[in-house]
Amino acid sequence: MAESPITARTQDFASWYQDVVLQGDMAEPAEIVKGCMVIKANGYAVWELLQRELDDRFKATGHQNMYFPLLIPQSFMHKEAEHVEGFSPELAVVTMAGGKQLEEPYVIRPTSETIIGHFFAKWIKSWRDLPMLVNQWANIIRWELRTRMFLRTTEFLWQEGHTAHSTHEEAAQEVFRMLDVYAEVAEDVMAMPVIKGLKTQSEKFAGALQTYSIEAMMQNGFALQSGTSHDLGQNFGKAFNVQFQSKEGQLDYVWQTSWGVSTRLVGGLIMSHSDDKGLVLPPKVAPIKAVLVPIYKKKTKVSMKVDPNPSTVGQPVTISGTVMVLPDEEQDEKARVLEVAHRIAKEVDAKVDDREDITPGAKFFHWERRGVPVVLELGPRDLASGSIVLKRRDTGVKEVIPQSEVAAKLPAVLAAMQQSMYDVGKQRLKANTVLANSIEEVESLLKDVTAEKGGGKFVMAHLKDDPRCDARIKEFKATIRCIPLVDEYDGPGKCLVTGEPVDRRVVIAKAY
RNA sequence: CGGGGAGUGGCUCAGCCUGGUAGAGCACCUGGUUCGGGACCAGGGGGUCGGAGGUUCAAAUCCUCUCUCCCCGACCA
Repeated sequence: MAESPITARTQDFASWYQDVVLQGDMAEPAEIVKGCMVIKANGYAVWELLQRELDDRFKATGHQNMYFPLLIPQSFMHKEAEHVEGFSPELAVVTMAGGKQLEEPYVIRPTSETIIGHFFAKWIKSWRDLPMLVNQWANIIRWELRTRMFLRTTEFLWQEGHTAHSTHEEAAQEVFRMLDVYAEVAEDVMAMPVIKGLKTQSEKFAGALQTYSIEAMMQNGFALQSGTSHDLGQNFGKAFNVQFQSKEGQLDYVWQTSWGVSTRLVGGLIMSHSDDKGLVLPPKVAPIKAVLVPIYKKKTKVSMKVDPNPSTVGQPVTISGTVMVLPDEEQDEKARVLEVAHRIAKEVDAKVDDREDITPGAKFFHWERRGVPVVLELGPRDLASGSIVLKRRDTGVKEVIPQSEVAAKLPAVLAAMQQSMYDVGKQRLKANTVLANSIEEVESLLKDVTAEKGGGKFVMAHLKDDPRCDARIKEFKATIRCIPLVDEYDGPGKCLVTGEPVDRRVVIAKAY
């Protein structure tokens, strides 16, 4: 038995995550480019599936895709006071191009509110131009000091929606509508339960009135902000002079929103579901739903290549000048296994792993590490009995079923797996959410929690949306993740820091 | 930006202390035997030891400088 290439979660969660990403062929550090990664085929395929799920929903809610420049005039970043303050430390700036110092440097977009504000100002004149519902799929750069593959890299891929509306009410509706889209994709597609909530004023997006987020819980109890939706108010409208004339003929600034999810979702997916054997993907975002591993003796490799004609089996033939007798039974076995394998694979849309240079055992490990939801095994014994072996990635349970039932069974297994993975996540979230009724209690629940050791909790406590509260929680290296939109607990209480009345408990956790 | 670790065939690393013919395992190529959970045997190819400078008859090894990556903290999707 070869040693597992994957560190156990209990041993070191951070190493486990790295190992899963690498062994699952999801991504690898770019090594020559600081803080960046190469998203490999398996990882990118997952991202593409997520993109499609999201994009379909954006389109269904009336948005159109556009693309804006990567480079933004530096002065644009300065037009909104909070925005520049929030993003300045993370900016990469282009100061030279064409062999010359630029008159005005460009920043590489860390987000596109400013440049889109500029174009909105140009395009929007009348209430008839509203709402303007735009999305862009893009890469962005934020110069982070600390990077982790998918969870935080210097360059990452994302989607940013930008909308302009004639009223605040309508903009607010948009903010919630897209937050709901994110929650739906997280829960229904990624099988990753989330909590929808409002960010505190300290934690909100730089330049927004309000920021809402979906927060997921990773297997080590850390929170992962997995999507954000911002009510920008008229801040950028004013900064970029995006004005429209209302039906009544009056000039007013537009009300804007922006919302985004990134390749971080892939990291969340990995940290939510994977195990010590490697990646586990929920069927809906698995690039390959099922792989069929045929098992047979391949003694007849040469004869098959040279002469697949069944009439020569058992008869002497000449290969490269040598007279050989092809062993008929074995050739039959391989040919029959492959024939049935391909027939079934076609029926159920599975990939046949017919590589001849590695053994079946190696194939099982290969696909297991890459998170394929179902592996089917078909060997001589199955041929004899008309059966096939079906193994589920999440539970590891093997089942022998009649070949005639696999076409009906596989979709059911995939659906069950999707649901069960969500349930497991929901259960974990519940089990690791605890109430705290004093600041000391919050501290004791969180102080020893680290990303490597795990044991993180979502601590529910009464706190006010006040910088003093955020600061107090930061002393424990945790943050107020959000003020949940839905109060599942005991309603109003007294803020543990300020003593002032608040209407519900907030989520406190350590986070990525 | 602080703390730690690491740069040696494609990968993981040994060798360095005590300078003297660059090694192992995995991967790769050839041939054969295997094949229901990481196969085995035999043969073979592949490295200016991160870079620059220095010490020395001689440097992967000693000295100086430098670059990069990874991990951990503070900043953040």
